[in-house]
Amino acid sequence: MKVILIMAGRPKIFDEQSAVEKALEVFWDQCYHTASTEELLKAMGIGKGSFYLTFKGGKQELYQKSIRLFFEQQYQQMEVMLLQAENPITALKKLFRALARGTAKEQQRGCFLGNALVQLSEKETVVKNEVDRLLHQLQQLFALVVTKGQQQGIVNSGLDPELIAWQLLNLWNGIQVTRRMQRAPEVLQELIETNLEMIL
Amino acid sequence: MKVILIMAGRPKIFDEQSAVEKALEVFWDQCYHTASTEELLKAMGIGKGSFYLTFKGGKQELYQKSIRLFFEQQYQQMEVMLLQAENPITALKKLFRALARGTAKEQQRGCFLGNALVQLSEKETVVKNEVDRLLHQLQQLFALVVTKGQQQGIVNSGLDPELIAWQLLNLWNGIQVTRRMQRAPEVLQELIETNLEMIL
DNA sequence: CCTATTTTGTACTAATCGGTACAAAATTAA
DNA sequence: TTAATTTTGTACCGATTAGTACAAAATAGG
Repeated sequence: MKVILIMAGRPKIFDEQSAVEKALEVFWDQCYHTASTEELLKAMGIGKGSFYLTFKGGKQELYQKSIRLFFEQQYQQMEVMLLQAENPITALKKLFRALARGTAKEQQRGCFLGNALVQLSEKETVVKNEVDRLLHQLQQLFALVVTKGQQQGIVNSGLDPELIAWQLLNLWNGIQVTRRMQRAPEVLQELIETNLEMIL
Repeated sequence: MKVILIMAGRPKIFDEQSAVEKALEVFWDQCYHTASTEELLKAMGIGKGSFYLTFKGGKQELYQKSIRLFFEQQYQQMEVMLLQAENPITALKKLFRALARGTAKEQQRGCFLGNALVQLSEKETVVKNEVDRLLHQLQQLFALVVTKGQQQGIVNSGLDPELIAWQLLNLWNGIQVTRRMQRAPEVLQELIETNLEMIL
């Protein structure tokens, strides 16, 4: 059943989700504090009137929504990739190996969620707590994948899946920082490879 | 030979280094962009006149100097601790284990150098490059310690010391992010312990 | 065409930003 | 005491910040 809502009033010139997607890019390239509303509005292609009507919470609401959108999209994609693969461990390794092959820009902007954890101050504790929750959800996904892998007998390590998942998340967080150091990509590759070898 | 410099003029009411130390705390609790000059000056206990006379480069110069000071002090301390220990590997492990036992505040503020890598934007590329260099120096210290350990036959892993050092630096960077997630300290402890076991 | 409703664009605001100008204060040397 | 020198504190600056107020515009329904 499709619901069509017809309302009087001047029509919106923008779609909320795609506006958030545009803002997300700005927040990611810069960070929450340095991204000015002016830049955000320009990227979204809307004026202040429209913005504050839609996002009554202002910049912070926009940021929170960009975080949620990012996670929904990214997590869903990962979940499909990891859980539908015939070999979940190979898929997991592929995910980490990709971290060494990003463009210079990608290397510099790191992980959107990890950034929030490091860049937000006490004023944004609410958002920070949500990011914490989301990253924990990612850790749980890793744990599930490892459990599946162990059941299939394709995991070398016999450690607790929960612990292995924390190691993976920590490896993830570390690489997102370390790869900001401009080094030959081989260093990063070797680093990731030996870590995966040890952990899984 | 002690050199005493006598100069005419109103005497300074503050010591530059201790002023930088105070500013460093503010930069660490907040971050470069959110720490306002007003707060910094208040923490340093000096006025604008004195500040801009001493730090002609303004806020950025102060930040850069706080980074250098931090590294000098921290690195020197680490170097002594690691290279003068009878068992350098044990000393190294001690360093990492301490990361799980910090106060809530320490957990939240992470590593001053790692923060810079994640928090600075393109405008501060110069500072970022210096931070990169300093962290690389830390990696080199780790490599030296590992080499010593291997010569003493107290390192399980036979991997290249350079690579092991990168793994240690990456573990360091990861923990500084992961520990911002509010979790039971046992998770962090276990994470660190098994990682050290695997790497060294 | 008229009214109700919603969105849009712009003008505006109060606060804060990093930084400068400069006179007064505090010292040394003559 | 006076001159030279340096530091200090304060008043001020233009720019930028996030956010508000509000009239004009654009729609639907009657």
